[in-house]
Amino acid sequence: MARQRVTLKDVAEAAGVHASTVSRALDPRTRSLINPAVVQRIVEISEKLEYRPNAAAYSLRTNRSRTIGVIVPDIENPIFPPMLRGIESALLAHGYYAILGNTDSDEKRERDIANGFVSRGIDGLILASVSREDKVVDDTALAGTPVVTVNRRLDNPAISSVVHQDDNGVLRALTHLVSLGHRRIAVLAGPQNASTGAERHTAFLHHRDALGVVDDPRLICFATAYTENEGERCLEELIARGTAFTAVLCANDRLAIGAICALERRNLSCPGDVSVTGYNDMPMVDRIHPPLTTVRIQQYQMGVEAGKIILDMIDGQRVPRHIVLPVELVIRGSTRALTAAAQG
Amino acid sequence: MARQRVTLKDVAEAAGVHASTVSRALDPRTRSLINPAVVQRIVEISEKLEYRPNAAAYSLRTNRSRTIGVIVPDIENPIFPPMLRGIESALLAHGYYAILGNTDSDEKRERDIANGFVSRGIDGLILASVSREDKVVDDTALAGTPVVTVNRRLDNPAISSVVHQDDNGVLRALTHLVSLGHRRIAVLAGPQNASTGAERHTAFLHHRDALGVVDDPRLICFATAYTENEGERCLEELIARGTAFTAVLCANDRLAIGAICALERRNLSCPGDVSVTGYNDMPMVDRIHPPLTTVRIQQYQMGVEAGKIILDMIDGQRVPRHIVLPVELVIRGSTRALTAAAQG
DNA sequence: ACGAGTTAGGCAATCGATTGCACAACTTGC
DNA sequence: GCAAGTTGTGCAATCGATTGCCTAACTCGT
Repeated sequence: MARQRVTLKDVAEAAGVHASTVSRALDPRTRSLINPAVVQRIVEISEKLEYRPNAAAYSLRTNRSRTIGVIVPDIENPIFPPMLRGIESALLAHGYYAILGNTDSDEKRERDIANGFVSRGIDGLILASVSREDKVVDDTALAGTPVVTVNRRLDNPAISSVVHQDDNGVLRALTHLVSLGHRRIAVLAGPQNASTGAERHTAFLHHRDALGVVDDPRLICFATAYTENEGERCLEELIARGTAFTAVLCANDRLAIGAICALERRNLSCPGDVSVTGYNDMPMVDRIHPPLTTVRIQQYQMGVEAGKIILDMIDGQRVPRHIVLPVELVIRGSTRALTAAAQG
Repeated sequence: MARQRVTLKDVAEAAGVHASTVSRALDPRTRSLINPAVVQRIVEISEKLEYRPNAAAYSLRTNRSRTIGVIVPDIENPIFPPMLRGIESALLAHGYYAILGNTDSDEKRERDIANGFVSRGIDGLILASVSREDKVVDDTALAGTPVVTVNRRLDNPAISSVVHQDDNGVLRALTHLVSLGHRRIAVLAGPQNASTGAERHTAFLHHRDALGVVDDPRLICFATAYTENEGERCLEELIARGTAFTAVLCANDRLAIGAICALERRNLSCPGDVSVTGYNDMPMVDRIHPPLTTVRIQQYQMGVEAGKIILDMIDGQRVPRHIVLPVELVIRGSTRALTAAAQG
């Protein structure tokens, strides 16, 4: 069956030294304490024996697990896999690994998973898509575990975060629609308990007047979740309100996809009758029909930055850091210049 | 900073008993050894103190980490997230967690990651998308770690696997195309060093004649990877060969998406000029243009089964198990009955 | 009322790596 | 040629939970 694993002591005996000497020889930080010739011999023997340090013993003694917990609402949401790759690439270089948990946006599940992670001694926690207030995060951070939120941020500035320039993204999308002649622009706003939902909505209100966009509260509909279904529901509601609009600015791509579906069901064409913009530029939205005009965020880079922050915090850096990445507008087929016909 | 973590001994002192008693009281398997009244007191105190067992100590002593390694080529490939959710759901019920690694289909990276996982004492390894022969897997299994492959399988039957009825899936897709009048059907075969690629190709050869499909080797093109780019390249190659075809059977959805792109670039319409079928029914292919006709596999269930097998193996079950899940044909817009015009 | 059997719970070793301390063997300065 | 450093390595405690073994106390049957 499972052959005995090679331990420090095995290597020590083979090298004719004490286990502590092997430990020091193998650790770059303490290697200088040992005679270089001995170090070399130990390294060779440990390689020949295929010695692999026992992570549990290391972890028990040092109280470090070299493991980072990553909590997302749902890894099936396409914006998370690239982020995860980014996190992984930052961690792997330092010998850290990620364990993953999905919450389905359920606060109890979030708490359970976070507790499970803490119990197994994670060295840090990366949370995607928290709400603006999150007791679990605060508690974990208070308990001394480094925490960073990614994609969204907490209202509490003591918790590090990596987010994007939401204001600028909305400005760009809106400017684009206006330049195409749209003035009656509906908004599918995101959940306001998420920082992205709140900040994108605020940005819209902030830029609307300067750009000459019609100010009509009936053109704004709040989604309760970032899902295709909510996108459909909100668009139906907008239509039911009976206020005309020629474009819809959506707080994320999934809402936009739902909106386009709802339009189709009403036999309204996008972009023929209504232009639609998304947000995130998640994978595949360039291949849907019509290809989605959207604001591109840096999903991979977001993960990389989060990983770096966590590693720095583990390294003792306790000043919270907030990174804001730039965005970019990607113009595709779901937006079109307003024609006289559609204006009717 | 980080407050002292509560240990077994803390609970023991608070309860006025020995640590070993607490340990037994808290473990359902040994709980019966302890007086029920004492158990109850210990449970209450441990909850009040928010005692969380130290996973490293448990792991060091018992040689079990309650951690499963999951290795995928690339989590950004949309078929994996649902699978991961399936795995997670099977594991979480038993207190196990998953750590994730991406190989980018690089054998060296696969080896490094597997080694890293083994070093941190994973109790089992789930591998998606191995090649038909994989030394890393064999070595890990030999070393006594439970291993199961998912989505694909090894030629070596000693390694448990969870796959789908590839033969049946190809038969259904092919029957569908034939029923629409197609006879000159091109094939974008997958990499033959992957079991899926080999089995789907074999299935095509096997059913071709009985269904009256034209037998012409120039209609078969082998992709070297399951990517959109390879799909495009293969379709270009098929066209360059100058052999007419009215439909393309693709070994997976990504190849199909690439094929459709290449057709569009040639000003050929799908399904107007050429029908295309995919395989996997990965997320979003119902929303691309045209919506893809494809063979649906059970991505989530595949993960659940793999998780169950691993847990059983950890539990001592050492007989390899091979699960083959049924598939289903999903007919959408990318396939259409052959018209006289297109036959020219 | 006494010995056998049962029950409840304490003792202490153990898992494997790290690290403060001790100390032997050399250098070096004067 | 001897005190004062320096270097290189060993010793042993430690992290926290588990578990084989042991023993005290209690239950019974006769």
